[in-house]
Amino acid sequence: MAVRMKDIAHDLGVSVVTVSKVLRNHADISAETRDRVLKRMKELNYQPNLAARALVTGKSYIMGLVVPDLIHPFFAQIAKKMSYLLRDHGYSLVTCSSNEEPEIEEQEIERMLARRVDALIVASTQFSIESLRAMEQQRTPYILIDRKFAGLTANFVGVDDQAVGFIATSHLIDVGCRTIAHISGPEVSTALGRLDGYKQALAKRGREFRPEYVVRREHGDDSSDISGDEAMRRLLKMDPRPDGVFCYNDPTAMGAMRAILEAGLRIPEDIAVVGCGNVFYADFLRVPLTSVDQDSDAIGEHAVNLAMALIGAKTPERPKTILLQPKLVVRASSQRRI
Amino acid sequence: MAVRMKDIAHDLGVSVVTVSKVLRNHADISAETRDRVLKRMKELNYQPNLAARALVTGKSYIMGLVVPDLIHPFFAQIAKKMSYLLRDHGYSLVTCSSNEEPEIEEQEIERMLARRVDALIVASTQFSIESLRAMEQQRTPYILIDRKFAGLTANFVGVDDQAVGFIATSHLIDVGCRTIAHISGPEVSTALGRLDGYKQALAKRGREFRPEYVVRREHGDDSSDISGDEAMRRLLKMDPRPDGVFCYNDPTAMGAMRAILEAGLRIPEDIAVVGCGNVFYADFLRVPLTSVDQDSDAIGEHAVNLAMALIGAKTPERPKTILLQPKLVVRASSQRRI
DNA sequence: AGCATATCATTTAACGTTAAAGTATTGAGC
DNA sequence: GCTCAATACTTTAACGTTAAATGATATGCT
Repeated sequence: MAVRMKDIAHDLGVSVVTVSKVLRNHADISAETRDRVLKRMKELNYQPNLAARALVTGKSYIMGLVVPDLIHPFFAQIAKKMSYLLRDHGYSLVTCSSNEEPEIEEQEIERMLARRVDALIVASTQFSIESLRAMEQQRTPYILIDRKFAGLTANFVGVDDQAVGFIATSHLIDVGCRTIAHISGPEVSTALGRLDGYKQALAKRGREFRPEYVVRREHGDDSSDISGDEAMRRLLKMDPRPDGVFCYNDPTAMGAMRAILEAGLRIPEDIAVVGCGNVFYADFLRVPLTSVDQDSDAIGEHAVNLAMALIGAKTPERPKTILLQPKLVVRASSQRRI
Repeated sequence: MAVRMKDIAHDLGVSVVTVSKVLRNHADISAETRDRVLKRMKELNYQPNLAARALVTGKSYIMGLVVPDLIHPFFAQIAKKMSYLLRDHGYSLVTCSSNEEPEIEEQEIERMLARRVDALIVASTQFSIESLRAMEQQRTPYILIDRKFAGLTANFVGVDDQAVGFIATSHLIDVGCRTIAHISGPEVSTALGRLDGYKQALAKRGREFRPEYVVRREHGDDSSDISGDEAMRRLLKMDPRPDGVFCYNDPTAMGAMRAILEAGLRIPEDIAVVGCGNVFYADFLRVPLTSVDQDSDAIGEHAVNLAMALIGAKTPERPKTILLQPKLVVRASSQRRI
């Protein structure tokens, strides 16, 4: 069906290799032949078969991206940015939403490896590093984003999660909160890092860390708003009631805000709220949400650049860690007169 | 680097084809040989090279998806649902965000065709059907989603946009709005269809259609909120001022709501607002937004099923159109006491 | 015994491309 | 006139897999 080099070669009475060389701008082709080939290519709208090329060159020009949830703006933005940047490198992006399920993630990584992607970018939902084994074994370069594994030296691009927790909590202290709660996320490095930052901020400002004011959400990222709501309801029953909450991410914060408002309390007067992710609609929420920005674009860009470097390297490089510094975007949900 | 059939065949002293047959569950292999091969495959963690297989079978088991904006929850949801469903068919999804640029879209479609994707799903930003030519020529099955082209009989899956405009506008009439404006979108079928439905609803209820109350946004989907804001500012200057607005999509409605609130007016008392898309955070907005739901999941599901049917068909089928009926989700932004 | 059939495996060729090596032809240099 | 080099191609082989044809051996039937 599709046009092949063979067709063009046959039409012009040259060899297939000559056609191939024209396509790849080899030097040893006369101007005349080159023009004839190019002309015929255009006429037939020839497109090289990338699968065949991949087979012989060993490069697929495909990059894989596995994220827990494609709808989450944080990951969607990374995917968009990557797709944009990869275009100029001649790459395509194979995407997969693992829905926070380790099994799906593992299965999908294996499929991408079977496709011989040139590199893999993974925001893992795994608790163990078991699924990374396959990538190591195939010696396919891979980069972890957002979530890392303790004690594992792999390429990593993400924000400094301790800093996230630290600046969010420090801000709540700055605006005068006395009892600051934290709604934490699932058992992954991001949640643990932010919790750590929360503790550090409390310690630095001479506040006592009280474990009962840290609530762990039940669900994964999928329905963060619901679990944020539930977690907040529990916090509202505490005595003393917290007057500030740092939430694992923005959807969680949205759920928490709903719980607060439905309890007849005011934001930020009664309880100040800070989220993380800085979703683009944070400004449009019932109470515009103060949030820690993670700069998805920068993560996507660093990931692509690092991946390109890894692909280009002749020998395996030492794993690199790129830690981005988050910044706070203050909105109404935490602006109170002190 | 990677393990090949050749390695396994050599290890066991059988031919490569025997290994291949075991992999594909061919009948003419003895139980003993089968077990030996499977055992060795497991030991070496063998993964078949899908590029090589694609070359010889002519099926890549890759599906392409091109959308204007991956961050837009409507498209992100479709991508997620598709990625989920395709997994069970053994397919991978190659995604691309065209950023509403026809050139990128065309370029990316060509690249996907070069990869010999088995089918393409496209939410086109094109004004002409020029870029579809390549797909027709390669006889690669393709399905348009969301946006279609007048006078073109291609496979299509999307909501009935006239119905979208009709039920949104009828609802505004129902809640007592006298002067209903419409903020329209870019020059694509979705915007035109919704505008049409808006007109039909007005006509049916004996209202006069006044072109000056229809404002076309400047930007593409990329910064809908900003253009919604700008469009609304213009509408606020009109006399009489509209007391109801139907917005092309939810981000546009969010921008419009901001403009209304900043002008010191109330929603819905002074102006009722209806959007389209029913983004999951509609409920969390400053004023919870009434919106027409387009059911991304259903679109993704129908697209995958149709694509599978097209791939499986021996002869090209007659193009099919699947029109989904939208439904209104009423929230505070349009709930007024009549 | 003779022949057909079933079972299990092998050989050959192909998919569309590229890498590497080889072969004419031309022209320059001395 | 011979060598050497440069130019412009072609030939051969390979990438890892599958489709189709073929071969070998054992089994059953008359």
